[in-house]
This record gives sequence, structure tokens and C-alpha cells, in this order.
Amino acid sequence: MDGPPRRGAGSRTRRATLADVAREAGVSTAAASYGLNGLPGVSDESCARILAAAETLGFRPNSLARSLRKGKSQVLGLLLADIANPYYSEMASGVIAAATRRNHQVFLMHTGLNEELHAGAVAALLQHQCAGLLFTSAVEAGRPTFDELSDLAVPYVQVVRRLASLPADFVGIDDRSAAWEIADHVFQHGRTRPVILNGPAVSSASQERLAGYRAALEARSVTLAHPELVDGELSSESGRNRASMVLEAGEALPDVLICGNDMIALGALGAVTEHGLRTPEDIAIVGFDNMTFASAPLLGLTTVEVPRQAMGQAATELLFERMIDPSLPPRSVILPHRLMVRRTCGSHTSSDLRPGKGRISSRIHTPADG
Amino acid sequence: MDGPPRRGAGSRTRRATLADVAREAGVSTAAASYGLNGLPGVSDESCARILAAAETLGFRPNSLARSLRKGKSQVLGLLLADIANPYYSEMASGVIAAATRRNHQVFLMHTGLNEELHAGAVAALLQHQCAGLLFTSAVEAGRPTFDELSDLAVPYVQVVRRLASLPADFVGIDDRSAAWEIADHVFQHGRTRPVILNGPAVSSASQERLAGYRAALEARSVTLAHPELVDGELSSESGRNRASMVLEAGEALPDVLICGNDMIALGALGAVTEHGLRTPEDIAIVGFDNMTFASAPLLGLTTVEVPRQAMGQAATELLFERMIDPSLPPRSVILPHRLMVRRTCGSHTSSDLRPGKGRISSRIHTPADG
DNA sequence: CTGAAAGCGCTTACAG
DNA sequence: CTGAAAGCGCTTACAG
Repeated sequence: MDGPPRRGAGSRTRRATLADVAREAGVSTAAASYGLNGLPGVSDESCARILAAAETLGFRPNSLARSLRKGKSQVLGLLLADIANPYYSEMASGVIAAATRRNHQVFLMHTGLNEELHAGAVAALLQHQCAGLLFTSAVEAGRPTFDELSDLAVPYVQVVRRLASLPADFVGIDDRSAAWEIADHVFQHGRTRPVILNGPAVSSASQERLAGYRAALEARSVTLAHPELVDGELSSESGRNRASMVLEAGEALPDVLICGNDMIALGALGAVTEHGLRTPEDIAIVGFDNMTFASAPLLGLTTVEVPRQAMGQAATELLFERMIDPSLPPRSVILPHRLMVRRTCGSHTSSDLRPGKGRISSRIHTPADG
Repeated sequence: MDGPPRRGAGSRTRRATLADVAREAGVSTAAASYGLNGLPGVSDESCARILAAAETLGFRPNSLARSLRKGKSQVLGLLLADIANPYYSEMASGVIAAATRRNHQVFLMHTGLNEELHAGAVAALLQHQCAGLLFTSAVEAGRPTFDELSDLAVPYVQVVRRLASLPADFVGIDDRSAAWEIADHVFQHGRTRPVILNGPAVSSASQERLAGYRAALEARSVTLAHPELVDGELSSESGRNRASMVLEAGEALPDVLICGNDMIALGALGAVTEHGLRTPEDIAIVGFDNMTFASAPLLGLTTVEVPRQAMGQAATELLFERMIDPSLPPRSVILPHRLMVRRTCGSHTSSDLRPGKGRISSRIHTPADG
């Protein structure tokens, strides 16, 4: 009790267990458990002895045992297409922050570049008895897995992309409105010959963006050139390749490249520069996502800010709410976006980062909203 | 057996256990365990029945129970200062890839921006019985934690930064040589009035880089201006602020800013541009790390390639080896770096990415190497 | 307020 | 080749 520690740090390798603590404190393991968890049913005196014993022994409860017994672990599973992609890693940081705040850990799984849902990753997460799952790149191919999760009553949330007709929680932005705004911005600045270099059609976010672009085109009766290049990968290589095809097509050059994300825009900018053309004088360029490099000096990419970290946090909060009450109706949280006008379209200074003028909107949909 | 599945997907919520499988197959749980794990001691016929039963029931072994019983989990812990920072997230992707290859999962912990080792993060990892730990931002303040890990015989590896005098495995690059090379490159291109905007002195990597820069200066008998601005944060804000102070100091302007990483260089480039100066004509700029944005069109930052993903993989491999044989002597794996000459210093074209000419070196140190 | 005991779902000696 | 049983380290009714 108040003698010297029987076994201090620096001399042992076996980890102390609850039984060790109980023995040291002279109580039962039950009492030790109650005491350490601050539950009633143990006298103040015993509690003090238990806490002291735990301290002395450097006791760390084995969360495997605890989770096994309780039938639930304090672990969330996060499935990412590519963690090396800052888009996802920033979202992951929001998830980890929100999870940590509630004393949960996060398992990170890489689902691979094909962006199909790897059933194997989900299986691994289930075997670890994750309390809930977060999906970032849901595509139709993953539907059987989602059905199985519903079946097993495992709570999950979708972020960024959503499966049509899947009645599950979702966090994202209003991609369609944002796309409309940036396309309209382009037209307000006198551009009339747009080419759209969008992301893949399997992504619901890309679909929404395309719908927004098209709506803006129609509203101004603008004709789209090179419709065959609209769909493609969300990479700078894809942007560079498609932009090169446009520039080498030998037809009238476009005066703006509307890109489905900033990586595509970066590649497109490279192609434009390589062809000896200037941005924005000859060809304006706009992206989407507001990646860190978009605001780099000399670069100044006009784009749409997407609150990635906030999306990760909101998704995690939604997941916790669903874990607490699985009977909640499916909800969508739509976070605000923002038009970032910079050098590559619409800004007449070479410095960057003028406050966007897009409307900022945030709202929650429930089925009742229609 | 060949009748219809008793309980197919789509109708149940309780998860199948090994006991369920054993009952379904008409064997003991021991036999079921052996069968599923491919161990000898069960007839082919029984084995087939067991596998079929597991399939029918959608059995997923509970890894919590398995790990509890075996006393070891298939989980690695990765401590990152900031997962939203692409530098770390790319390394994390290497770790996850290597871990996945060996059927291990990765717990990601955020240790916070102060970059001190959060003992709490380590505690959480230990409670989950992690088989090994990977540290990316070890600083002296974390030493007690490392000592405790050694005490508990928990295997771990340091990446990027290392604690002086800690006899533990390490993966990194030869920061000192790389820094020497890029500084020498600068001087070869006729620059004579350098300012160094380095990272924080608490980072062993920053210390090494600084030593390399200084050695190159001394070799050419070049004088360093603004030594008071050498140490600072590894952020673009810090780069912008320090560069502004240099440009507004009213003394002879430098002709090159040697930056401790690409973020600092990006901020410095912004400051130079804002002050109406041109890069590289008026002031050259070099960075370190070769972040994705460094090769962006129009930007073209001269820097040093650091193989982040390979470092993550190598560290994980080292960790596995140590998990298998804890008695191995501490080892250091030094991966090759590469000078990337681009627009901001040394390249006379505006296009980027000329193959570096730095020597590429890779080697393994053991104490025996001296 | 306290203790003895069952049980979470596995694995693994140990007998048959 | 197979089965009965102990045990990993916790939590939680259940008796005293």
C-alpha cells in the first residue's frame, strides 16, 4: 500500500492485469473493475487503494478483452480509395479528430485505386468488431456489401459519394449547385467556348458536377465542344492528356477548360503551357476541390472550396448518432462550399485568394424534406 | 450439407461463431478451429464439412477473441504528427501497403501539431495490444515513452526523425548529404548571397539538413545572411513571414533562399512574388521533399526528392523483422534521395522535371559499420 | 459494500 | 483423427 512499489517500471516485461491490481489492492477483480471504471458499489477507501495499485503497476486495461466481453469495440473503420491523396487524408484527419474526441480509435483501410469497394477490407473491419464504418468512395459495385452491412446491423455512413437509392446516411456538398456557380462565373467573364474535362461517371459526385455544368451551359445557350472528352479520371495525367487532345484537334480552340477537380485542372494547365498558350489570357481554367496547391503563388487556380476536414467530422458525428440510435431515418448533411476566384479565371490581379462570392449553404435533409 | 442454407444472408443479425460452425458441421469447436486454420489433425471429409458450414453461415472469426487468446494482435500502430499533411499521409500509404501484404491492420494515431509524442496515443495503442509501433516525429520529449516501450518489449521503429542515442531501428534518407548537394547546386549556378530558412532545431532531420547546408557554404567560403531566421516552422506561413522579413530588411537582397522544406519554399516564393521580384531571375529558391505541388506547371520548384512511400514500406518491413526477432541489433535503413532541378533554380527551360544528377545512395548501417 | 462465478469467442495443450 | 476443457483479461449479473 504505502510501501515501495513492488514492481516499478524498468524491471518487468509481463503486463499487469486486472487480477494483479486486485491482488495488490487486496480486493476482488470485480471490485477492481468497478473502481477503475468509476462505478458505484465500492467504498472510497477501496477505490483509493485500487487506483493506487493500478498506478503502481502501470496497469493498462486490455481493450481486446473489454471489447470481447462487452460485444462492442471503440473502433471505427474508415475505407479510403487512396490515403496518399490529400483529398482523402484531409478528410481522414477530420474523422480521426472526431473519433478521438469520443474516445474511439480509427482503423484505416485502403480500398485501392480501382475505387471499387473491396469486400475484403470490410471483412477485416468486421472481424475487428468495429462499432461503425465510414465509406468515402461508394460505387454501385459495392452494393452487395452494403446490403450485408444492413443485414448485420452494422452502422455506416457514406461521404463524398453516395449510392443512388441506398437509404443510408450521407455527408457531402451540393456538387450540382457548386458546379453551376463556377461554370456561371466562367460565362460571366465572357467565356463562350467551353470544354468540360470531368471525373468518371461512376462517381455520384462527378455526375452531380456534370449536371451543374450542363445546366449552366443551357441557361446561357452555350455549346459544348468535345463532349467525347467529358468523362475521365480525376488525375493530372488524365487532365493533361485530354487537354492536349483538345489543343491538337485543329479546330477552333476553346477559351475555357472546366475541370472536374483540381488535379485535372493542374494537368490541363500543364498542357496549355506546353502548347505555348497563356492562362487566363488565351484559355481560362477552373478546377474543383481547392486543394492546397490551388492557392500556390504563380499558380492561382480558380476553383470550389470543399470542406474536406469538416466532412470527415460531420460524417463521424452522424455515425455516432446512428450507433446510439439505429432506428433514425437516413439523413444527408450537405456542407457549405465556396467559389474561390483566382488567377486562372476571373481575377485581374496576380495575387490570389479573394473571398468567394458563391452563396454559402448548409442544411440537413431528411426524407420528410422530400 | 447440400440442403438449402439454414440461415442465409438477409435474415439474421446475430453473427455466426465458431461454435455455430462446429454445430452445423457436426464436429467439436476444436476441430472447427483446426479445419478453418488449415492445421493438421482433421480428416479431409470433416474439413470439407467445416468449410461448407462456415460458408453457409457467413462465418467471420472474431479477431478480438483470437488475439486475446494468442496474446498478440495483427495490428500495427502508426503515430503521425499530422495525417492531413501529404508528407505523412504518403508515408502512411507505404505503411498500410506493407502491413496489408502481411495481413496486418494499421491503427492511425494523430499525435498533434506540437509534434511532441503524446503518451496518451501510445497508451491507447498498447491497450489494443498492437504487435508493433511506428513513430514518425520522435523528439527528445518522448524519450520516457520510448524507454517504457523497451521495458515492455514492444517492438518499434522510427521514421524520418530519430532520437540521438536511442538504440532503435530507423528509416530515413541521408539528409545531410542531400542538403549539401542542393546547396552546392545553388552555388554552382552562381548564387553567392544565400539565406537559409530551415525547419525547427528539435527535428533531427532539420538538424542534419542544416549541417549539410552549412558544410556547402563553408566549402565555398560563402557568408550566410540573416542567421537569426534559420530556425523556424516547416510551414508556408513561416516561409512567407521569414522571407518578408529578409526582403524588408533594407540590406543587400539575397540571391537565393535555401528552404528546409517545400512548404517553406512555397511561402517564400509567395513573399518574393508579392514584393515584385522574380524567381529565379532576382532570387532563386530551393526546397526539400519534392511534394506534389513542386512539379506543378508554372511553379517548378527545385528540390530534393524524398521517397516517402518507400520509407513507410521499409520501416514496416524493419518492424516485422524485429517482431520476429527482437534480439536483432538496431539498424538504420538509409534510402536514396534525388536532386530535382526545376525552374526556381538551375533550369533554363520553364518546363520541369529534369532527371536529378545527385548520386543515388542506399545502404544499411549496423553498429558494426561504425 | 464485497466476492465468487459465468461468459465473451476464440486457440491449444491434453486425453481418448 | 476427434472431443472435452482450460484459459486469454476483462465485465456483469448474482448472491452474500
